[in-house]
Amino acid sequence: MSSSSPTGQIASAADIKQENGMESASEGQEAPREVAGGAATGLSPPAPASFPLEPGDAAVVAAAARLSGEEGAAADQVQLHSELVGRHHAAAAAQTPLAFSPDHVACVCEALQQGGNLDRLARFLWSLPQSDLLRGNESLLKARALVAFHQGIYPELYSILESHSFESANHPLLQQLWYKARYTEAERARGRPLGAVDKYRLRRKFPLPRTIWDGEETVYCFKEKSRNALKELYKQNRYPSPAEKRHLAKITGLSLTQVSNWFKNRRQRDRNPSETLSKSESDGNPSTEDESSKGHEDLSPHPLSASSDGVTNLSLPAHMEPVYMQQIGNAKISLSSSGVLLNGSLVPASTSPVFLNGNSFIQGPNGVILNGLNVGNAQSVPLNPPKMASNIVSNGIAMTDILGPASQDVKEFKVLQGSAANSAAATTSYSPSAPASFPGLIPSTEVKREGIQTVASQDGGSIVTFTTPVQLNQYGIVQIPNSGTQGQFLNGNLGFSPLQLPPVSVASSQGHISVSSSTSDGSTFTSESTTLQQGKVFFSSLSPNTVVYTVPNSGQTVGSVKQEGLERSLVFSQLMPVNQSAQLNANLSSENISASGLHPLASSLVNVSPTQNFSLTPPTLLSPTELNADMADSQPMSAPGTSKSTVTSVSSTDYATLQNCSLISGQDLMSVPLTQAVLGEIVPTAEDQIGHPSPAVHQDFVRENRLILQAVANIKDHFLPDSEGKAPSNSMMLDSKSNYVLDGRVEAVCEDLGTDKKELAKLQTVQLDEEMQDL
DNA sequence: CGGCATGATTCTTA
DNA sequence: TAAGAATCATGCCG
Repeated sequence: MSSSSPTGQIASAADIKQENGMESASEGQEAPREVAGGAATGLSPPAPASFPLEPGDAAVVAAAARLSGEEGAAADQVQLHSELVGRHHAAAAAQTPLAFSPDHVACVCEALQQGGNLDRLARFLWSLPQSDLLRGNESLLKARALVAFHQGIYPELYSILESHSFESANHPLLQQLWYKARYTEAERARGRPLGAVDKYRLRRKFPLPRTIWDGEETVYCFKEKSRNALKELYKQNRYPSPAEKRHLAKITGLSLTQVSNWFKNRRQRDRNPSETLSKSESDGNPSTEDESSKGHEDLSPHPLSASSDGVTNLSLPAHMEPVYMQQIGNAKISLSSSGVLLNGSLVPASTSPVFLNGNSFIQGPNGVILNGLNVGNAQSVPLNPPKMASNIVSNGIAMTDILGPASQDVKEFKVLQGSAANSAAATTSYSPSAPASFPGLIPSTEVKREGIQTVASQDGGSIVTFTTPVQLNQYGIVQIPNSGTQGQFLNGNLGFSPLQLPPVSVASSQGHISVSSSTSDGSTFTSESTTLQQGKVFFSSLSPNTVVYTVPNSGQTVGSVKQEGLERSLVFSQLMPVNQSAQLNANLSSENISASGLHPLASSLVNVSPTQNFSLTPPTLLSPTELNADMADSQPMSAPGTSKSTVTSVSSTDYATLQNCSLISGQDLMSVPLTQAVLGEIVPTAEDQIGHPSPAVHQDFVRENRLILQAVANIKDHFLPDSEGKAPSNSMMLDSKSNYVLDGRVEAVCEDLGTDKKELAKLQTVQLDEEMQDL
């Protein structure tokens, strides 16, 4: 999985795709993200406004999902699709110009590619009409290239590759096609297998065309840019925290394993300079020097909390208000109302708390929570009155995304980083030596302003105001007193990072909790009007981009949502305890998920998988009005056997992921239009969701994103562990690779939280955007 | 072809 | 579970 050997054999398109895409997505792309365990449907970018599936979309998606599952089934589906397409074109000729859009055909192509059935793909392409609309479609071109390669028609392959500038997401695949074709040609000419050197020479002789290569130099499998980013972080911290590694992996396009290996190798080779004395470390990488110059503590692993950091620059305005700060970790710390814990040091505090933790920076005139996990070692986020004067809760990650690239903002950000030492900083034990910015981790181009606007647009009371002392329990959990304060949790990746806000009495008898998250692209959803009678709010996160929040209700219902910000996608997984009360029991039959109706959304969360019988419904069966209606009104639709407030998510055993992507990636299993219905049910519990049955979902979110129920193989790796491998009762197979099942019982998250302290300790960032009035 | 650089893997240890 | 140590496999280059 982590092999990056470029010399792998090209067995099939699926193989290639898997090798390239699984963990090494190109950075900064809108490329479809592939998620482990998911199937690849690879819709080419759909029209932004096409969230309500167009006629045929569902069928195609379902077919693609199906196709990517079992190959046997794929064949049938392909056949069916070919007929379908043909039929549709025939009808189109008589009626509309082209009701079956190129995207649909492209989707089928992608599905066939994923299935590795190039013969069928070739036939499919062959049967397509030479429509101009279809001709320029990238997926089709890619398919043609694959077919050309498969059939050994290399000149045509080269021609295709050179004639069209492909999306970077397709580069890895096409690059391998290019090279492999060259190798094969040479092998045929020479009559013997090529050695590594031969291949190397061929690569030099036939460099990749820029149409399938971004020009980024790749040495030893790693791009120079990636290596630089690694070096940058290494310079500052030889032992990055898992969160940092994840972020690094994300921005470099490398896998987490690769990042870890890199650091491991790096440390080892720095440790034994004798072996690599003549090392080209003279390339300017002062890692070795850093090592010697670093304090001893820097040379030892930092467990989670110390992550990287230690270096947090604080830049607080003069009128800074009391601040609560805490270093990450499991520290059993109790904060009193009159104290501020800043990286281990207590400083006086007063009423308007500010949380600072880890490498995060928090500050705000009226209460700002900033938390920046992944931004690197030295991170300080200045909150200047004009910009974030009030009520902002954000985290570092978000900040990188939120703080507008508006060079202005970025500049300000960095500048203030440099000027780290202010009152607050002076009173703390933070090391002010922190380097300013971490360019590699904060690409200004990725920074977006929308997020901040969203956040800043909130007004009213302090975002987070805890009049009563905040306490940390023995698990390092922050307990927020119930005494009502008016607080708004705003966020776009907000986080009580290492802090967790667990079984606390946050919500009062009646609270409105809306949760929204801003993705890097500014997409936002908000589920509002959630009334919690007696809520306990868990805010924690697993990773910088991961959020887990649970909103237990009277101890009966617990929901947790995981959000993974993948470049341009969100992943939500939700857990609901279905044990005793069994009030959350999604019983979604395959029919419900059939492409035609998409009704299953009536029940909050659904899990879908290719193995499920997604009926490949002909377009005629897909009533546009019906589909659109699903989107139009947010009223939850009832699905057989499901209750309105049902939330079910399951992974290979218990959990599932609900993913929202702006693009349907190659592995998206199914796209469901009922965003509102789904999201709306994330927070509320069955009984308390009264009067607000249809939480509003941010229109942008709805419009620009597709909600995708996606099975993720290793959810447990990112989520609470499944302590007791359960046998699903109402099991619903969701994926050919991962058995996602609907389990009748899901252990209460509270219990999980209680028993999985270690996991809790990893929770770091919470993404909340919303108001909690009347707490 | 050989040497070095570098990523990946395996095993051990804490 | 992650780090360290040793080692392997491969890329790169003279």
